[in-house]
Amino acid sequence: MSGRIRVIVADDHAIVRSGVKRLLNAEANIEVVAEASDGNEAITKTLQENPDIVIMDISMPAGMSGLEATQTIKEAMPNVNVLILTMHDEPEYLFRLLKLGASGYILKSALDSELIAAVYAVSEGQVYLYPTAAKHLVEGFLHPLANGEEHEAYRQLSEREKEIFILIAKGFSNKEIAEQLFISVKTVETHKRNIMEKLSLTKRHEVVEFALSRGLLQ
Amino acid sequence: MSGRIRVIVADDHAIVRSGVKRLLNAEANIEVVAEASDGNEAITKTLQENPDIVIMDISMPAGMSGLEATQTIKEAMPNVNVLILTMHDEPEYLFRLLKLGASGYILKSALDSELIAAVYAVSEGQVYLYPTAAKHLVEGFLHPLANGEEHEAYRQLSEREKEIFILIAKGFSNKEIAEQLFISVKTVETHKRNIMEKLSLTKRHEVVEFALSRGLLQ
DNA sequence: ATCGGGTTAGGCAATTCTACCCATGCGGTG
DNA sequence: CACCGCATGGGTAGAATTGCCTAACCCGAT
Repeated sequence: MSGRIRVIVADDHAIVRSGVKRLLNAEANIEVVAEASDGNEAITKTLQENPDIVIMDISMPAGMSGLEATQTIKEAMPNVNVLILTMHDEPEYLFRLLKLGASGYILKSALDSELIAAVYAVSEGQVYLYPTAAKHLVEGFLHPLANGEEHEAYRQLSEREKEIFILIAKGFSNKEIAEQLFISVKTVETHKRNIMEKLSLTKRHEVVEFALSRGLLQ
Repeated sequence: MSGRIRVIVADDHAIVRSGVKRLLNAEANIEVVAEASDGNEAITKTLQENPDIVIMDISMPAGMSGLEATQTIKEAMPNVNVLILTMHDEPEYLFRLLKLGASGYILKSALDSELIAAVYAVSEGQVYLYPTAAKHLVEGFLHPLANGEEHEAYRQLSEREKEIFILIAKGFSNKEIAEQLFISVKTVETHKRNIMEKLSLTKRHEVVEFALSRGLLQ
């Protein structure tokens, strides 16, 4: 082992950030070399510092999200390992992040020792997943059809369809959507039909559920 | 000043918990004497330790929420000061918690120094609010009608109405709700009308928004 | 015992949504 | 070019929702 593991912490919550920093700096072999409060900053700092690991929160309201930041970092610097530290126990996020090249996925409800274990594992090029994530992954492996279709279906929507999908889930009526988008109610109906078919949904409450489970509302 | 400020940290995220603990223990005059991962544990530990301050997260999924825990603690031990540390910048939470007797309200996105300042302020019986909270409070003071009515309105709903309200927000149709609750569609319509009137809502999307902003869905 | 709130339910007319069908124009691809 | 996906819109018929009114029953409080 050549020196300490150099880590960047990216999280929009300053207190979480400094808590993680303190925790990791208490480890002799780990050093937090920078912090970032949003996705853009995470990328900048990563390019500057060339760390071993970036610990990344998914939901960072200001600017770029953790998802996009992870993608950019892995494209620009594939040797930097990204460890996701989040509140969200959503299979959707998990799958997307693993595809983007994240090396670990751990919840904020994990123990200190688990976070440290995750950092060591990821720094060695291993993958660290918390138990529920591992379970999701196994299920995704066992039911590739269901997962592949269900979780990726949303991306098959066109931009306009996504826009209308969100408005439907938020409870706007066809008429209200038509007025907002300056199009005919008939057009909204057509889009709605196409959306429902693409996502294999039939009821409005399924739309809400779908959006809710993916954090698409707010 | 007689000795150090004794603090209990209640948060369902272990990493946040231990981060705050480390941060506060680094202060010579502050001592974290216990941790809790849900509302019930917060109450038990508070009764055991009789701390000066309980730092409380609002949303703790397992068991009792921070709201109920705050209420119980302030009823049983009014001399214990509760400092709310949360992600939610919602006036609704702020007002309710202040009414329940919380002494401070600070966001997880605050700086370490702000959290420490808050702990000192609250330990002296002062009130510490982050800037946005202070703004909400001033607005609430300036517009007592709007705030008092709007933010407390949900509690005026009967149990049955709350039940139906949630189902509406989740996107179920009147017919679906009627079938689920084994009542007539007409009854659902009546409840819906009463709910909308009580909450001063007219459109379905306002219902969704209302429920969403209060974390009533899931 | 009267009053009010909560839950239940119906009637009727107007509006909206759904479920089918269809068509046009545009841009990219085989 | 022919085809396909996308965004736009229309017609029609029937289902569902909304708005407004009424009303029964129960239960707890004044």
